[in-house]
Amino acid sequence: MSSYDFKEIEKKWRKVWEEKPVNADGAGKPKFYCLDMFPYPSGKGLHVGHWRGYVLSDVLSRYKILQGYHVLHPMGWDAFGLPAENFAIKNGVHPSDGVKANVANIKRQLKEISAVYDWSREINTTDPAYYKWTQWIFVQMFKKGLAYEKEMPLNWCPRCKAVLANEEAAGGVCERCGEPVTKKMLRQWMLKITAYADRLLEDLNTLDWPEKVVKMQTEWIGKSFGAEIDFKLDGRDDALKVFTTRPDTLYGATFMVISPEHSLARELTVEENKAEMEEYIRKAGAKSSVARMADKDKTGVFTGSYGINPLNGEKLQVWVSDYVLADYGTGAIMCVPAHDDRDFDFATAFGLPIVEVISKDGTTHSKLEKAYTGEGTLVNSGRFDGMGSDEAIDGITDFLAQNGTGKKTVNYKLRDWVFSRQRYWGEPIPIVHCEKCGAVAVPEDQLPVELPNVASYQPTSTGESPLAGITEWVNTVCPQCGGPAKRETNTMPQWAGSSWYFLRYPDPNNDKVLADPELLKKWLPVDYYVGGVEHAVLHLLYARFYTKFLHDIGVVDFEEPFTKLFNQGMITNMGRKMDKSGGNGVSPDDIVNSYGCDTLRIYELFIGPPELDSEWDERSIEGVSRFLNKVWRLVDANAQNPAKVSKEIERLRHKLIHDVTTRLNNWSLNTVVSAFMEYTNKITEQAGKAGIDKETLETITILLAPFAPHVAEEFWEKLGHSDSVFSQTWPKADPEKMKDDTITIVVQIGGKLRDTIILSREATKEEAIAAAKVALGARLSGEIVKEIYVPGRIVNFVVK
RNA sequence: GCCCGAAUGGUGUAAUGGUAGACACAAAGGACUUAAAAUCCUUCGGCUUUGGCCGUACCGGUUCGAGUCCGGUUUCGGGCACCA
Repeated sequence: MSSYDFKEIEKKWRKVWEEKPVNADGAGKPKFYCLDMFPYPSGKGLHVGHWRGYVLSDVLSRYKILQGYHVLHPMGWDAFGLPAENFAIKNGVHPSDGVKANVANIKRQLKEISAVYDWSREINTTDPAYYKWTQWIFVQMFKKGLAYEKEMPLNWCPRCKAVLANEEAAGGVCERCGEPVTKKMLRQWMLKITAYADRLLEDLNTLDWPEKVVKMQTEWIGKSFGAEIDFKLDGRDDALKVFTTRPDTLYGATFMVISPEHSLARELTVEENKAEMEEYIRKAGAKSSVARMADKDKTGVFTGSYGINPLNGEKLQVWVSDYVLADYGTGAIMCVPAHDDRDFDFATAFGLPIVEVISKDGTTHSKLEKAYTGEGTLVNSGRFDGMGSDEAIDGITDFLAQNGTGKKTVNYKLRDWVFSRQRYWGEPIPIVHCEKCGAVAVPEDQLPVELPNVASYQPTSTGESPLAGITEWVNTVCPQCGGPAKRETNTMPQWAGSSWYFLRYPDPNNDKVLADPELLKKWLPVDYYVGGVEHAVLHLLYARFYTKFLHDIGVVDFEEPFTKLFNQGMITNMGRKMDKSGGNGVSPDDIVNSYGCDTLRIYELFIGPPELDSEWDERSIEGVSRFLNKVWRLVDANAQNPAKVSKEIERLRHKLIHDVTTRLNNWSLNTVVSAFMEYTNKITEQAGKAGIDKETLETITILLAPFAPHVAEEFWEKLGHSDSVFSQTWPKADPEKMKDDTITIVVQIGGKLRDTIILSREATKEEAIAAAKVALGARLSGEIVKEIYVPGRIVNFVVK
């Protein structure tokens, strides 16, 4: 036989599993919640790179089932948001129809993987019965004051015609399309994620997550300690407030800079500088974020006003420059050119004084070539001279506090979350605007606020939602006073539905509560979460925020949703990330058709370490296919008349169990496959001599089940069983039975390999050394300084 | 600029500080076959006087022994970046 009939077998077992799920009985078992990041049902379908994560989580799920766990392994659709809307616009269909078609296609593809997904728990974020609860959470946040409206300059993507959250505009380009982001003033709904900044930061310690992701979230939250200092404005009653992390450098402040968006920028500008200032502020506003960031050359305009250093009373020029960010700290800084690179550049460009106040070694320098940004000893700092930076930070801050001109403070890079989108395809924000009562939440018994059907759902270029055009939907009554009112026409961002979906799977059809508290208690938190690293600060930060909020209002009893996170590596093709639109996507459909699901599953593991990127190589699949066929022939030839167990095969069996189990536990899945190949090759060789026993065949079958579930079930049946292989228990290796009768010992001189000797397992150190000397004979000359013996491995002679 | 990965045969890669290249792919040769497919066997880092010598990006160090640990350098990939 050339090859087993994988099409027949895979079809057969899929049908059996559908009728009798292998994971149905959970009575008395510990739980294991294994979750994939649910996919966006894009029109492009899945490629083999998507398969990787799904195969990894399924191998783990099936392994846990065999270890006696009741496993929750669900799947659903994150279907609101821009891509679905853009797909619909491009193809001239309604977004809901586009989503329906894409879901059907991807679901078909996902079924090809034969994962143990419980499709009875399938969820879809665009289902009103689901987004009822997305809206409900928003209402709870609104009631707690965490959702608020604000007119503010927002990240605006001219191509998507959409407002973007800071997370979506990272690097100054649109997260979706790469277009440079500009600013636009609009009224927006905001979520006060900053209220949770400290908890989001601190609880990162409790998570078993990749270090990289923890670091990225830490940097995104960006907590820094420092001081807020008031610089009285010369000739005015008010003061300019600045934030600094280095109050120890206060004596070195030689000028000040405020951002072009600062509320005092115009006010402080003296008459003769006004024209130039207006022009500068206008230009800064028009510059895209990218341009503003990319251009490191310092520009600026002097206001003509002065601030007064609270420590030494010196008058400092106040400038306006776009290198100061409006929304970090106070939007104003004190400038210490001697000890800050940017201030140094600015001072150099405009000929402003540079005064050294921190010295590495206590000596002063007449001229600095560049800023010294490290800590050191204070100089030119009056009575603080000679203090170390740390001491001076406290000393100067305390002094300012006593004078009422400064205080210790903490700053975060994290901003509140811009939560509204002026697009059609999202959850309507459940708010009604009443002239008398203001913004009023839609009562919970009126949720969901369903997304109305609309003829034209294309984005408007004015920045208004297409929903604003449906007057019969917009006009409503105020739930509070009964007077005329208008519905909020903005919708929620794509992340809204995905920020809590993992809570819904345990109880996907509940229409009374978000999910039954008992079921939440049983399944959550998620034990193992598998997905791409691209969500490090978007979805994963939002989901943690939502979970903490729901904890605070008593919906869940835990603070962190995902105990363990695993980021699978990308699959690249021709060195680039696999992408259908990039022309290098490989469809799993074709591979499944020509090699079968089991082969592709194993190849996805064999391709490389799961956490690293791996290059797709179609030809290498052949090796996996040969391996499965070889095992097939072994089982097929011996299932009917197994032989009596041989010592050698028993030994190989235990080694196989040991290697597969330890490597699986280390998540070294590529080497699990190697171990399988290595030992089944050896076992097949032995079986060719004297046959193979039934227990070994059964062991191979159970071990293989998480990886190649169809052939494993088929083997199990061939071996005379009528139940599922997944009702079996994962085998245990017996260390005693793994041991060989003989050991091979490497003989070295000075650490270099000279010979190998074979000894009995019980050989002593003396016997090993003696045997090594015999083996070396005349090659061992000179005085032996040292004899090193590593039991069972090495004899090494150090000679002079 | 800062942070984090990575660098091993023609290719993907493997090696608790202990025989570098397991397991595969590709290639070459052979067996079986009328033939092909499938399968099986052999070779497969370099040099070589066939005894060995060299070899894990580069330079040094620790060690009886280093792909692995330490210090420095280079290249590639990723993330962050005017955050005061």
